[in-house]
Amino acid sequence: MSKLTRKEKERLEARTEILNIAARLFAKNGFHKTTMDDIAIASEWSKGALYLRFQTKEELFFSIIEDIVNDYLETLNTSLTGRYNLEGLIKIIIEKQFTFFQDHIQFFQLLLSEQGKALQASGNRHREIMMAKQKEHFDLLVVAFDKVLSPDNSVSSNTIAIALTGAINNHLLNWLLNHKTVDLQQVQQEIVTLMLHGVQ
Amino acid sequence: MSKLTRKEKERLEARTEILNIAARLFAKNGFHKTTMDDIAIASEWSKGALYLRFQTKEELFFSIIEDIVNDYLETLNTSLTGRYNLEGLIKIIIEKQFTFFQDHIQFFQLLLSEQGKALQASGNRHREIMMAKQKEHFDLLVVAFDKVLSPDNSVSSNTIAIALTGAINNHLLNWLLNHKTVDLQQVQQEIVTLMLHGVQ
Amino acid sequence: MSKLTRKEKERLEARTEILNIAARLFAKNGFHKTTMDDIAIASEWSKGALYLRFQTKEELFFSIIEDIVNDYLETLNTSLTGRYNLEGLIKIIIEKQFTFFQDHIQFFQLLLSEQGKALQASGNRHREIMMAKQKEHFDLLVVAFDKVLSPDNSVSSNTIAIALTGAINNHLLNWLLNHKTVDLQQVQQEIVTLMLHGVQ
Amino acid sequence: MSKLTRKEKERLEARTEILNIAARLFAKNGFHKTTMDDIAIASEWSKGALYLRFQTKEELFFSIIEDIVNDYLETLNTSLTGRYNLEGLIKIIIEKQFTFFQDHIQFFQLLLSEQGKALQASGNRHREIMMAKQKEHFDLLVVAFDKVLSPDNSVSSNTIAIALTGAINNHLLNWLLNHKTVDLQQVQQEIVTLMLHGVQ
DNA sequence: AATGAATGAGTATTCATTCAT
DNA sequence: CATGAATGAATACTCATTCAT
Repeated sequence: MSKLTRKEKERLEARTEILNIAARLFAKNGFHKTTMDDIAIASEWSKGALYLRFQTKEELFFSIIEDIVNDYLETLNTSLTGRYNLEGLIKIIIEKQFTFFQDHIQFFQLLLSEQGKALQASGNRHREIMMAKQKEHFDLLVVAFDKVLSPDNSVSSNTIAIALTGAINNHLLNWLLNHKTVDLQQVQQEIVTLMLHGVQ
Repeated sequence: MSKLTRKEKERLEARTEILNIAARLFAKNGFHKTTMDDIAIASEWSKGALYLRFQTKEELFFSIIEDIVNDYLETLNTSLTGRYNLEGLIKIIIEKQFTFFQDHIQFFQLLLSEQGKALQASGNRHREIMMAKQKEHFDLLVVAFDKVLSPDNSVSSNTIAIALTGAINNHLLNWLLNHKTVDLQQVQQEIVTLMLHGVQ
Repeated sequence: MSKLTRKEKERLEARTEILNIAARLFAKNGFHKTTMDDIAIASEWSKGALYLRFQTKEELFFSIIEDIVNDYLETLNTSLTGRYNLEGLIKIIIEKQFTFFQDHIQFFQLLLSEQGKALQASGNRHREIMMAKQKEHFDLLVVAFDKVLSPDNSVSSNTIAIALTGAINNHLLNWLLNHKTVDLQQVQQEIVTLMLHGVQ
Repeated sequence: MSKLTRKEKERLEARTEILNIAARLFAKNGFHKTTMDDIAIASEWSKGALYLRFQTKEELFFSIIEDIVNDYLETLNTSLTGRYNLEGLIKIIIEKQFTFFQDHIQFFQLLLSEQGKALQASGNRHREIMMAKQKEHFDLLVVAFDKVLSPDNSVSSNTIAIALTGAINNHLLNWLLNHKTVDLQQVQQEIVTLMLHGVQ
């Protein structure tokens, strides 16, 4: 059923391979300290080959983020298709976000390092795309919460979605900064409790 | 009672002035696109004068963050000294964080743009300092929550502190990205409700 | 009578087509800003096909000039074969140069843009060729003038040839630079008068 | 009477020195084959120092041409101020152009190598400047010829000016291409005769 | 013959940092 | 202390040329 010729497959593989290697370098050293030469050497492609696939260094960078974000949104969307009660929904959201980012820690770091940039430089195509993705993300969550909450719930689905993802992200960031010495399983459970019943 | 001579005062004023102007530039254009020339011209000091006060551009940058974080921690510490019940505590934390960052949006942006960097390059003095400050921040909150929660509360003070600050930050980030079109007053109230009683 | 096979004809046509298209690009954008990719795309041949016909970009470039110069010399030679008196000779030279370059403005521009290069880099095959062509050009004119001037004319045929072509070229250049707003017919007549009788 | 401080003098000297050395390199190797590194090394200034004085390589290049053209126009203007009859005028123009370019052969080569560029890329500031200078040049000559010719002369001063400078330039170019083996003194005399009385 | 993906040497420009004045 | 001219390492990007298919 594959519609990809051998050449197209190879091209896609090369692209993916480059993005993976570049992602590792960007995550490790940051955008500016990672040079196109670094990426070329690490990926064992020539610089010319990189520019054949990505017009600029920035485009290469955002391609990484875009790919992984798309991947995440797809996974999340699939998960949220099932039927949940409130507790189940919160649990699945937390679990998805935790497992996904454990699997893609370097992308998480990239994402964080770019959130600041999103606030700068308007009129930027990349900024627009990232904001659209962000909106898509919240929309998925809002729709899901709307299904399990009464319309006159005292806290809006939107507020819940933003607060929940913020709480999760902060925990993950904290976990990373503390060299992963925290028990994530327990943290997950506590966040569920917190979101369901509040602090007490 | 002042222990500062006139000279020392002038020195401090110059330093503060430079940091304020540099902060504006960094927040607007990012770390790399802001040059020492830009800062020199905007501050009306020579580049030499900048290097007299800050060894490197990076140090200047982190001086900004450090100053403002210290300022925030001091304010927060003072506020948390009062006596609160649980609701009062949550309210005051949210309020402090909201008002502080509304007053210092540019620092908030700087902070975000640098959170990613903190994850990189270990062995970095700046990274260590920032992490220490982060810890200090959470400690303040944890101590405060410990005072108002029973020791066997189902959610630990630490988890609450991290979740709360994450939720707040995400709301503020969202507010910035949406060009400040959200009613922050209402958001504050909703977060309080959410933290106190959970989503429902 | 044609000695060209179909294949050879096709080969020649392709070559001519490429040279024409490349000439347009070179004239419009200059040697360096015109890339082999540009030429490949515009000519609808692959880059490989270009390199099959021309060893280097420079050779392609000089092939254009050489072709057109050969063409010009042939035309001029044919014209000068006829019998003229002095006035007729001057008129025909001016007319040929004018009409030829009106028909091939882009080549004229190329020629100019390369005259400087001819002064550089000795030991260059292209330079040698161009100088040989230049000499051939002057020789044609000198021979023609020698036929209509007495051997002890106060101005040598060589001097006349150089001065005349220089005067014509400068007028044409001026005409181009002034966006063709000058009446070339009248200029032609004035040059004839000038050459025949001097300024007054 | 000098209004230049020592610093200003040094700055001007450095600029002139750089332009002289760069001119030699550009004339020898052409615009593209001359790198900023070459100029930096030859001039014994750092690349940064070059960019302190000239915003781009192109600006450096045109500064050379502009300087020398200005110099020439000034010299010519001064010379044409005197009183001449027709023969004297033609002689002085030829002589000025000959001696000037013998003194500045490298600039002459530069000029030639750039005449082609002037035909390309409109909207270019440098192009505009060069065309203005060209016009200034012809205006000087036209005014001078108008003074010594009757208003109803059969050949216009403008045509004469263009033809004369073209003839001279072509002779100089020819002289350069023939490795200076021609007797310029005699050529000068012949051009005078040609312009005064025509070919015979 | 024809293709066009891959190569990698080559270069203009920037900017943090220094230091003579 | 203050200045800002000078430095030169660092880097994104281009494009003529090659060669496996």
